[in-house]
Amino acid sequence: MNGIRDWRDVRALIRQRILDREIAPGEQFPRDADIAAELGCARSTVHRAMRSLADDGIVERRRRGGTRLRPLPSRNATLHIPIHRLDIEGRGWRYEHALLSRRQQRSPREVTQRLRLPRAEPCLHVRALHLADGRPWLYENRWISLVTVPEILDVDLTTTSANEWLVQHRPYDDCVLAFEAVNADTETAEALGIDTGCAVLVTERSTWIDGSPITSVRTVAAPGYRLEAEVS
Amino acid sequence: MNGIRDWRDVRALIRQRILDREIAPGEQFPRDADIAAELGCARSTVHRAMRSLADDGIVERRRRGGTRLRPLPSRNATLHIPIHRLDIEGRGWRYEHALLSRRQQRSPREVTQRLRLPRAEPCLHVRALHLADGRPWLYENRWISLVTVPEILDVDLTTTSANEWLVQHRPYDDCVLAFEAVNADTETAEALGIDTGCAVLVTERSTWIDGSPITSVRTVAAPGYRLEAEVS
DNA sequence: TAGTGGTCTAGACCACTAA
DNA sequence: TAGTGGTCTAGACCACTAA
Repeated sequence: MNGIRDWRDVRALIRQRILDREIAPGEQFPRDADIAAELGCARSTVHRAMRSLADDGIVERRRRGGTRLRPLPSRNATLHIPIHRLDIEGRGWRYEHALLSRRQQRSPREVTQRLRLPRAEPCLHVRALHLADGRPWLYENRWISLVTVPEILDVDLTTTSANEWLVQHRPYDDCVLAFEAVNADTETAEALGIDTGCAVLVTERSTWIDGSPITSVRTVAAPGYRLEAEVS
Repeated sequence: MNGIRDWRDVRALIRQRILDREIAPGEQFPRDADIAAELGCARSTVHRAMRSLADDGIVERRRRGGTRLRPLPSRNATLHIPIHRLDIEGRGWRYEHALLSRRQQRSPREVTQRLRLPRAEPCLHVRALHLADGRPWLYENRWISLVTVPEILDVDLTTTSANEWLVQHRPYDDCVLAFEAVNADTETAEALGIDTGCAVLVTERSTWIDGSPITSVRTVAAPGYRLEAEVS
């Protein structure tokens, strides 16, 4: 017996062959069918293992072209995007949410662009703070489209965070997500209780449903925040 | 006919039912077998669609417990980790690499910890710069374990970047990856040709093979760098 | 302990694309 | 155009775990 019980075993075996340099970068693997015959399992089991390796960015598969080890592996990592409340509570801290401002306003140029709109649209502009054990954790600057989500005007944002309300009532089918490092401006520094110019991690997220914009939000994490990713 | 040709069609249909709020957050879906019967396809096709939704963090599946819509969707995003040279060339710029320093040195406390070592280990300490069209793009501060990778001493790091050599010659099976925003210190600012205190995005990555440390690297991107992620 | 989802198998047909 | 991988199907058995 070769001890293969599972597609995971097949994947582990192929990974081992890669680590042992039996396959050079850029080189082809045998056909799935041949590997299956060699290991004495079904082709679909090998296929399952190879697809997993392809998802991780380790091999490249092409119909007729076969499977090859990626010459320069550009591996993929997974980010788990948390709900801030659950993230904070998960670390054992008390979560609080504070509404700083709430105002109807047409989208400024930058937000109009982020939401891929041809022109400015009526929005609800919300600024809020998420706190962990009373300390500012995340400053949120959010624009919500009143064309797509007019009901947001009836929500009491002092008790429910806009984020959680949207997540539960407004599913999206398209999302753009980006991170960058920025020096805190006066407004942000004041909100987070830090010095102006302090380096902070900014997250920008915009979401759509059926092509209609839901919200564009820019969050600024308090200094020291680390974003961790998981690599296959 | 219901127009189902593919597991992707099944996934699209289930997604649509979620968007249409036919299933409330936290609520159960019918059993795979029942959905399959309803759609007139095999159970394995529904399984394939549901697994994809589970991978994206949209539904939760449990044996005997069935499939439910996640109450508070913590969705997953994918980061494609590039080779810096390919990233820069992909943007249409000329890539250059400059070795700033190269020195045998025992790992300092911080690196020892990052590499999960019980005590300091002999390392090769390398500082290098990746340039795009002659402009500093990424400053790299790397420690390579000489216990695991003694061959690195024979590599000419002025012509090959340590990153590319390692990627091609030293596969890893474990990787830790994190990002944070930091104010550039004098050394970093000088290397990147920016002002001290400027906010920069720092990436920390450490890799292992069979539990032995390969390398721990801290890269600092030039200001303006955006990290983009893909959401299902 | 009973009822889910997880996986495997063998065979079939198809879509894509290297040659 | 011929040879890969992609997908589907029906049936089987199993692992896990809610009840």
